[in-house]
Amino acid sequence: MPRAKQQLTVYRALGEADGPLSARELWSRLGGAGVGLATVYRALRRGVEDGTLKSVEVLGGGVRYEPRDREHHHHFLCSICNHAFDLFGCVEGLESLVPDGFQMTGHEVVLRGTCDECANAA
Amino acid sequence: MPRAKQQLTVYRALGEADGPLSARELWSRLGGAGVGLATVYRALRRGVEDGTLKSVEVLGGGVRYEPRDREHHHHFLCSICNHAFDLFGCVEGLESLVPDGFQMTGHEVVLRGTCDECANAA
DNA sequence: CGATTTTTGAGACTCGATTATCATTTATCT
DNA sequence: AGATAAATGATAATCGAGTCTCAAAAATCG
Repeated sequence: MPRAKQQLTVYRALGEADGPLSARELWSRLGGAGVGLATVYRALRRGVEDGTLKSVEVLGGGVRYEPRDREHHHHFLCSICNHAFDLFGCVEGLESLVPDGFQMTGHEVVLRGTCDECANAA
Repeated sequence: MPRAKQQLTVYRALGEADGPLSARELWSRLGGAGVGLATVYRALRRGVEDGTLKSVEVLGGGVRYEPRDREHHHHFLCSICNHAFDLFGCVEGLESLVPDGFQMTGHEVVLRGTCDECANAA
């Protein structure tokens, strides 16, 4: 079984992030480490395949990735820095929205607004 | 002031839809009417510019459009036919999810699952 | 009806995201 | 160390969404 040094770097970076990251975001965070964009994409793809990672879509910004072993949570998308932050907790009453005959298997909640930093910088 | 026959066709189709439509979906619905894809995009762009239409992003499936004058609502995304349906009503308790220092300006809720038709067809 | 302006549709083109290629480097195994 | 297999990075290729171009069609005006 071969090892993958750079891939671990990618996993670690995702694990330390405060929210899901896009391939590009991840890449720029690792910029200093001299990791190629192709490697980032490869690591992400494999991570999803082997179940360590999960791809999520937060409105506007394409696909982002996060470790699969996070508890159920949602995201906050800052309209200024465009970063997605993990939130804790969930909401009630979603079932009542489901139309008759429809079967709900999951849900997503995304809050929009300004994050801590951007709010202060403004 | 010039008229735009095809553009009205586009607006009408969106108004009659049971949920937001992507440019492509709209185009195929108008397929029989012999409307060009370019025209669909043009109509959508103008609609958004003049405020009649609104673009929304429902997870997975890119940008979709709906009439702006709809009341606040959310969407149900069928994982089989991949169509987005309008829902009625909203949820409570979103504010409690917002982290300290963050300012929420809006929110989106998307339910996933199987729609009426797809559930029966299965 | 003619002249003028806008709209339309088909296809070329652009742009960003993701994947494929391939020579080189890095591990693994013995 | 030497042979072999996997991983890496730079870049080319691909793919889809959306825009632009331009000649033909349709509406507007006199």
